[in-house]
Amino acid sequence: MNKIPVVAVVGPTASGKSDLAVEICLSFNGEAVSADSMQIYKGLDISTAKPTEDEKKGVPHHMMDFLDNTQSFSVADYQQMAGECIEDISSRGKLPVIVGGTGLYIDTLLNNVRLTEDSFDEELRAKLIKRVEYEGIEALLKELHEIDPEYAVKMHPNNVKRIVRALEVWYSSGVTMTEQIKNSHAESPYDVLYIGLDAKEREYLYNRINLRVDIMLENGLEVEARDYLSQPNTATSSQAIGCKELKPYFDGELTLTEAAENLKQATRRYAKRQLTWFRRNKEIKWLFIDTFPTKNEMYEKAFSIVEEWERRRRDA
RNA sequence: GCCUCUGUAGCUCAGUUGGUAGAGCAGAGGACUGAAAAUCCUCGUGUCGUUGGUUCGAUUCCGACCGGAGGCA
Repeated sequence: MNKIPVVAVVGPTASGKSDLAVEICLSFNGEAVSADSMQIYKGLDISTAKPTEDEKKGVPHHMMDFLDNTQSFSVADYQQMAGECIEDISSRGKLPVIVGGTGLYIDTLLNNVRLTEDSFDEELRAKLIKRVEYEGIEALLKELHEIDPEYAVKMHPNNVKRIVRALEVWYSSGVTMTEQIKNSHAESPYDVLYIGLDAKEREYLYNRINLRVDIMLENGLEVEARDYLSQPNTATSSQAIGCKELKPYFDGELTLTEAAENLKQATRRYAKRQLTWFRRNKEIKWLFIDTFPTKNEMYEKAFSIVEEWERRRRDA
């Protein structure tokens, strides 16, 4: 079976992924497929740092800016839709370039993780969360020990989300989490070149993050956040970094400066978690953005990596 | 100039009745299989301002000096 060639540009927030992806698309006849759990939503343009039309330079961007705030979304939806995107792009003779920082989405898509069907039940999940309130998490953890001891021993009692999810999987599909993970490994239909962006000095990345938050504020983040918070949004998008950090300022509990500091910190911590996620993928070819004198030299290096990869594919 | 208080981890501060010290925050590392920008776990050695003295032993007591805050002139 001929695998579909795919380039994936990964890394922490504010590392310059979007720009690099656009440049790769321009040089290698590609189209961008976003792998970002928040950029899929309409609105939130500033807080999620969506590339502007100018920045896209005419390159088509998929999986971005199409979902309403009130709608939930999950990895499974992403895997399904993005998979179709890749197929479509590839069938038109173009190179799919995945770009984003949501590690779970990227791994699930590109490793072709097989998720158990019908293991998702929002109502059941809500009930389980209620039970946590009344019975305490210990009761649910004990229950999980009886159902799936192998998974349960790995659960810390504070890990409510995962304990609830493991029970949800079992009661909705009859499959334990351990079995689900065991059954999830399938051959990937993609041949992936991973390019990762990071900074040699963490401080350098953090400075970029801080600066970007300041720029977001100048560009009207406040208005966007106020507008977003005034709408009903019970879904995934309410988790986005940006609006929730400014809320205490709108409520008069913090000054704008204090809220902005919190927003910067939340973003820095998020970047750190992203790095933890990506670091375990040993296939990633890392580029350190603070070791290149100019952006163009970094792009050139990335291009040479892509060329080398294409050459090896052709020879194989 | 004099008096009082103060100097301990990157920051804010505890503490040691003399046996070289610990919290919060910041930060770092890790996990992650249908909420993932979410969620969860782990991690605290630092010339105890400098320098003399007392002492078996001083970050702790005493003196001087240096820095900071306040008060009186």
